[in-house]
Amino acid sequence: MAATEISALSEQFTKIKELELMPEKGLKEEEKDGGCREKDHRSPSELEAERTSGAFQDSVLQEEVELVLAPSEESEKHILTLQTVHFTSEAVELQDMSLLSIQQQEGVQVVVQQPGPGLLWLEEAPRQSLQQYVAISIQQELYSLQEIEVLQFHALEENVMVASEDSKLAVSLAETAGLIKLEEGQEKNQLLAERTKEQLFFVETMSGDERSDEIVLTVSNSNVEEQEDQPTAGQADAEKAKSTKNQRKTKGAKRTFHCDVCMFISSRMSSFNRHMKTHTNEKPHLCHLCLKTFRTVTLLRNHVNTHTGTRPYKCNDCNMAFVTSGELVRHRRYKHTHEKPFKCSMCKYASVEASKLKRHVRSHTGERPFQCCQCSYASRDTYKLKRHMRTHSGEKPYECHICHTRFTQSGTMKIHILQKHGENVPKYQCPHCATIIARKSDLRVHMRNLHAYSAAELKCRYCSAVFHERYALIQHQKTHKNEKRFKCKHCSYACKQERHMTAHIRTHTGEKPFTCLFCNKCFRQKQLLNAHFRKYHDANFIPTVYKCSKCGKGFSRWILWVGNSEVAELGGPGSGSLLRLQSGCPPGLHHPKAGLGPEDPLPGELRHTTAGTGLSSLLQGTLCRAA
DNA sequence: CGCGCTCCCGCCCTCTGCTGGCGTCGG
DNA sequence: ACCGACGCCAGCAGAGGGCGGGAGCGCG
Repeated sequence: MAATEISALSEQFTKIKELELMPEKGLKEEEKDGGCREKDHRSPSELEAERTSGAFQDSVLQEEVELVLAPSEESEKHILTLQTVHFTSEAVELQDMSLLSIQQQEGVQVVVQQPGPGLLWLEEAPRQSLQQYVAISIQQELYSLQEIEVLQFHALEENVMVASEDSKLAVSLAETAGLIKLEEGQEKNQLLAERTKEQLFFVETMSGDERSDEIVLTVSNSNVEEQEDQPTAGQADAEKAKSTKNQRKTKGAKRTFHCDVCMFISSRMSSFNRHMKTHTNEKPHLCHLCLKTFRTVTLLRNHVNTHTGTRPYKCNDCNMAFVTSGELVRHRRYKHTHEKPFKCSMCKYASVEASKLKRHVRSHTGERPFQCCQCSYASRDTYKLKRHMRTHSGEKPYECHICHTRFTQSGTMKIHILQKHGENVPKYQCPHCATIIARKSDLRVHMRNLHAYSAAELKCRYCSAVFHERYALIQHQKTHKNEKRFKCKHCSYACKQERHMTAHIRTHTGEKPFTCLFCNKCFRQKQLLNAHFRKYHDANFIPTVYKCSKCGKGFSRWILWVGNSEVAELGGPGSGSLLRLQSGCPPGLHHPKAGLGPEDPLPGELRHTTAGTGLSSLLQGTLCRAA
């Protein structure tokens, strides 16, 4: 990234220009990228920074914002913005100097946390002298120098990504050291670190290596390089005084290899070289079965195993087998050891995999990163979004193998098969009443509707009783059901319905409120008036005649025995449409439990009774058995 | 170089629970 | 005939388990 871009900026200098809160998008990119790789963020125009104070400031012309120094994943949301600067002619004495200034906006604390130090790429101007400078200007009130550590200088060969071990030199800046001079004799490089009272220090290179035209400056407050032979910025003054001496020891120290593209650091050249290949698209190993290419032979072999079904890693506790050892380990954690290393800090949840914890945490944060493109729904994971999209497409991928009904979700189909086609279908008994419900969720609805406590008083519609549970109220009100609650004040008559009592009272009072408009005859009930009107005053009235299928005579009323359902249909003037024959019916006539005699009707038979008879006479009337 | 391990993303599954339409029943 | 209650049922979303597989790195 930076290497190629920066190299295109000849005669420019790079400046750490500003710190800002990292934009949300930038954060996501960082997260997506693992948060451990620096990105070439183009800074927005509003990032115009304050200029460095001091002598340099006036002599430098700012050019353009070039880089954002993304901090490590664990760091705060700050970005160091690099900006290329040009020196004016006034800065003659500073010619060929690369200027770095680190500033920060007011109120924003600079945090460049470990483990990942920031990397600054500096391109030097065409070298006109042997001395190269890097100046770092720090305003003390903004950024404590103890928090800044110049960790390493890499003098890189042009366009070579891999740093030469020999060109690397570690530098540590001691707090009180006014001038730190670091040497590495073999390379004829000399680094000079100076810190002024204005928190300004220089790192001067006196390189004789003409190939070195790039400098990587690593800035960090961390002690990433804290190795046994390297001093750190936080060490005491006495130790700082020895810093030069300690640095000299780096000649024989354990050396590390820093990737110039990302934050990768390795102590082994081989690992470093292998890592650098990850920054290329080189994938030389081809799968001859699917033509997919891979970076390493191991990856190819694992991939080919997925084609061949070769699973060398077998579980000792079950018959599962896997392509890689990692899959076996994970399987064992899930199925056998139940080891869950990833624990949620907000609840007791723990998971086998980090990704599961990450997904779980979204249930705490409410984050829904997966937005539906057709509605406002957003999901916490990809699968839910995919499942949701079926509501737009109408797709029903699950089909019942018995009745071929289709379903959107497998669980719905499973319940369907269980409830509709299954044997020994489980039922759920309500713990508070005799209700049995097929589904647990419906039982929950039942409980909520009928058995939940009601703060409001539930009053009986027939009496003064009060309840706080609907079920209790309903049960209580049923006790009023067969009760002849309406009692006549004049006789022993009692009935269930008020309108019946109203009509009965008229037998005592003689009241006949329904008068025929044609003959002034009065009736106690409206239906009697209606029957009178139809019979004597309606010319279009044709009385229905029901013929008995056995004797052939016509009758105005009939009854149909419909079988063992205890229901008979009653037709004719003044009759109801349905007559429910229950325990009150005369024995031996209709009620099936009483048994059928020779004169009893058969199911489905049409019988007649005398026209004009009431219900009781109908039930007691003579019936003809149909053929 | 290969092995072992970790990390990460993706996919699919199950279990769970809520919702609303529908049919039936009873008042 | 009407209406409210309620169980049945499919639709749908939340949460989590389990596995497939690519990628990268430490280390022998």
